[in-house]
Amino acid sequence: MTEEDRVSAEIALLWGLRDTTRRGRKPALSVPDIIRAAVEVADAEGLGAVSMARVAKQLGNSTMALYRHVSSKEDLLKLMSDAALEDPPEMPADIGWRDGLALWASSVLVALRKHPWYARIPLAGPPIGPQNLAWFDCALGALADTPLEEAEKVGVVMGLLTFVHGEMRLTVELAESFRNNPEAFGRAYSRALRLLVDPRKMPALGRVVEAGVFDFDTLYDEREVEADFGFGLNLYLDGVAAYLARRT
Amino acid sequence: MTEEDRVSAEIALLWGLRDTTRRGRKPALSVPDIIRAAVEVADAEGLGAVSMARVAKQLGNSTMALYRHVSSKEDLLKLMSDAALEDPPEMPADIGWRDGLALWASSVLVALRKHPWYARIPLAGPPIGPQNLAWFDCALGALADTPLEEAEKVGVVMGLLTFVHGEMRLTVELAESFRNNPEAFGRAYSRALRLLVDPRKMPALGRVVEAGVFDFDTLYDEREVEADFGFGLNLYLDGVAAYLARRT
DNA sequence: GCTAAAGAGCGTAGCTCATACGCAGTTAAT
DNA sequence: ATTAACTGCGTATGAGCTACGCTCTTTAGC
Repeated sequence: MTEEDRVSAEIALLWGLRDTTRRGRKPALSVPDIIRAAVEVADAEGLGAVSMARVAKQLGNSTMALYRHVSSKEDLLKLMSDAALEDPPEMPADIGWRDGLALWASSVLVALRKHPWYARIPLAGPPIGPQNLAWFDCALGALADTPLEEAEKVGVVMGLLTFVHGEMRLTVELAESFRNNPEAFGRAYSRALRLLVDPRKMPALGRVVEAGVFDFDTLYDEREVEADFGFGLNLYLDGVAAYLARRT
Repeated sequence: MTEEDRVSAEIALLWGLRDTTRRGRKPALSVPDIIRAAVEVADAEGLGAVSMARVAKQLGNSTMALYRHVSSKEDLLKLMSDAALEDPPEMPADIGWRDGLALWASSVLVALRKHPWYARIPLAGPPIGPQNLAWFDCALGALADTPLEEAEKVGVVMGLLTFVHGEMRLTVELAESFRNNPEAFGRAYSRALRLLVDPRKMPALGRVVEAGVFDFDTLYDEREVEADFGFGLNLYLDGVAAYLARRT
């Protein structure tokens, strides 16, 4: 607990480093309880359902009681965001950088499937929460056996992180809009494109439409989305491989 | 206007295809006016300041008048989202796929600098607005001279889009949190990491911290962020190059 | 033991927001 | 002239965040 003075209150909260004096009423609520309740609500009813009142109800407490432990809703979201990541995957000892990074990326998406609201919580700064750092370490670990400088490893992981964040956004938001409005992904989509895309103004897109690339009963297919992700991810990893080859 | 029946009301709104009867009071407000006002507010005061009341005030009208033209705030956000993209870059005729895609990606970020709130508006489906399609066409056009199938071009562009969306998220959200709380990006960050990262539990991250990778006065630097983006982007484009080479 | 400081739970109330509903005024088709 | 269609907007409802302050509990310090 001596460490608490040395880091900001926010970080102390993330790491559970509150220095507890013995005075005062025994707390009936704890920060981990609150986080757990908020995560339950978000999992069951979506991030939109997470209100201070709803989380308090989940705990059987009053709304305002939460504010003794969390300074604002924004603060609670930060805590949820770190908790949502759960634990990074175990890396097999001899997996190699490429399979390691691929495993890492797909593990992020697996974690996301349990807590899709993770992708909607705004980033609040560089990674500092315990789970965030554990995942960061895990990705860096995959590059441990490469001859890259430490800063280069960070660069490679940041690029992967960027890619994965983009994938999270597309996955989560398209999945949600598919649930709300599946017609937008069906035949009506390619029909609309054929009507709206003027091949003189948008020749390249016109050719794609004409070639029937969008002529499916639904463009949104869990498997399809994952395959597309794998395609893009492999292109990135090919790039990393080329960089490594150039570097040695 | 005959096309209006063939596409959904939402799409008609995006493309300005409302069929106007001549009856009734002359509208004092138009959808483009409303979008323009909303964009002004978002540019000046952030997306958080965009409320129906605030946009109406910008136009000198009452709040509820807006609802004659847009069906909900969500609807207005969709319209803003398409408008924010403005026009895609002019592609020099002989630019080549690689420089073309790089130009495209950096143009997205230039557009984003004018309207950073773009990255916060949830995706509402596959691209269908006029500006969205124009940008889509532009990226596909960069691949026109490659021997790829149309579907493969879409895959490459989707991968790039994923990467760029990730970059948008990181750029915008980190920039915002830097404004709110610059200390989180300064020396305090590496100090916190040195305290919190146990090298036994997180060996790879421990080495990175130890190597001083985070020892800068500020980790958030416009130039630095852009350089990192360029690094990741180049890795992806190297991957595309390898794919093309394999393919021919 | 007594006292008071520190801490915890929570009721009230104020503020901002989205938006349903309905009225009143306006214009053009008939 | 009549009326259907359409616009602007005032009112009101309900949800949400959270400042403030009261009350009760626990224990440190004497």
